[in-house]
Amino acid sequence: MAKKATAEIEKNTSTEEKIKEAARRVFTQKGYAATRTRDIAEESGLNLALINYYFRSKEKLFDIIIVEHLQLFIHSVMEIVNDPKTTLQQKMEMLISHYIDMLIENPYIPIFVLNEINANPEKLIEKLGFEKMQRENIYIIKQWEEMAAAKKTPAINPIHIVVNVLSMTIFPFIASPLLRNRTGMSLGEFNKLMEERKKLIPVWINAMIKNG
Amino acid sequence: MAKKATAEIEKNTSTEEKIKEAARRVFTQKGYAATRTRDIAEESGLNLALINYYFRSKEKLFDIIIVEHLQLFIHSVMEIVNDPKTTLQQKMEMLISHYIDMLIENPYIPIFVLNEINANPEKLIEKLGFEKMQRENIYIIKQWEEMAAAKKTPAINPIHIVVNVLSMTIFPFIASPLLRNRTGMSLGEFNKLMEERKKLIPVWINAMIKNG
DNA sequence: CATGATTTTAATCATTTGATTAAATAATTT
DNA sequence: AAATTATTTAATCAAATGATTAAAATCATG
Repeated sequence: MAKKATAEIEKNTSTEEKIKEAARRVFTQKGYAATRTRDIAEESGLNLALINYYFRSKEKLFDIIIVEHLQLFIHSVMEIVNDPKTTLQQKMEMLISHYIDMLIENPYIPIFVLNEINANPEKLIEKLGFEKMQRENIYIIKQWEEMAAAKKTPAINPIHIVVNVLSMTIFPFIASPLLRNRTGMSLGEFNKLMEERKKLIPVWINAMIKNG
Repeated sequence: MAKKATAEIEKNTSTEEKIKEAARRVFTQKGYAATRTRDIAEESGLNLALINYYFRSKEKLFDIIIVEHLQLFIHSVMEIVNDPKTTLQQKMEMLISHYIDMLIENPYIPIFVLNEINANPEKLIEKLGFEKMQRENIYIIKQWEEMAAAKKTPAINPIHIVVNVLSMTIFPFIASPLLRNRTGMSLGEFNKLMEERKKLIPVWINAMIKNG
């Protein structure tokens, strides 16, 4: 099945990769259930049977796409979070900025992921390999605990802070179609607004911690 | 088609209503595309053909469900927003509290609505009857403009504030399955956390406005 | 370039799924 | 109670859809 004869010089131009790219687009935009294998064939401009030739089934293709795409992102987030050279404040700033960059590039990802998790919680969470994120291995948690020991952490339940950072960073992208429809904003204006938030969200979070 | 012969004493016990309730549960949990008419039949314990007998088609049933459910909610929100007797601050507090109450009751609604809007932006937005929310008719906008005239509004683009309120209120429910899985929180603990946020979010928003 | 392996295509299969139908049952009216 | 109307059921249809197959086309290798 799809053995590469010579060296894999063909990178993203191979049939296999074309299918994956088309699948990524269609799956993330329409969700697993609403996606027809024929949609993917059409989107890639390739023959329907090739999907099953290269990836056994719709579900197997889905698994590969979603896991590849997300683990890449998770990995890059973990790098930020586990960097011993940065402070908590810097980590938060980098994470928000990194998230927003990624979301401007891939605005469908959050609604897609959260929707699929919602439809089938156990399955996708397991596939995403979150188990790898062990508490012990996450530097940011050590930092937080050190601050807690030094009584420098705020009175709020830290889970609220994490939720607020993620909410304010991710939610606008989920609500983007509705928001843009209501305000008449263009995609460009929306993205500009999101760029603004890279600086604003950390300021807001700090204001919360001080003032809340 | 489903004419009630005598007075409509049968309220939510009628076959029609049973189907609607089952459909509401299945549609909101799995989304339109992933829902089979047979799922609704099974969930309601009724014969498959009854769905088409009472509601012509899966799509017609969906339209009725979603529009009914959401317009009810939108209407109650508009009541808060258009109350001339409350200040902006009070409106925000009431809105957040009202939203969280609704979301604890119907946690699937946001992911469902946003997902369906994402899959088919024009269609659902139109069905929701958002056109009714004319700028001129919304009292809260007048209040905001009065404050702006009196230079009492903050320097931040007000859209950021609206986005932040909605983000911090709604997003936790969207991310609930993931969040609960990661933290090991029970549903009860999660809901308690959300109750806390009724008071916290307004405080945070005020801190942002002052300090941001 | 001839042979064998790999990839692609068109046609088709089997199942699922939304919808329909005709007959059976229940309710209402006369 | 007979007749009429409304509701429910089981069976079935037609289209959609995931998957397969056999043959054709392409490519690699001796």
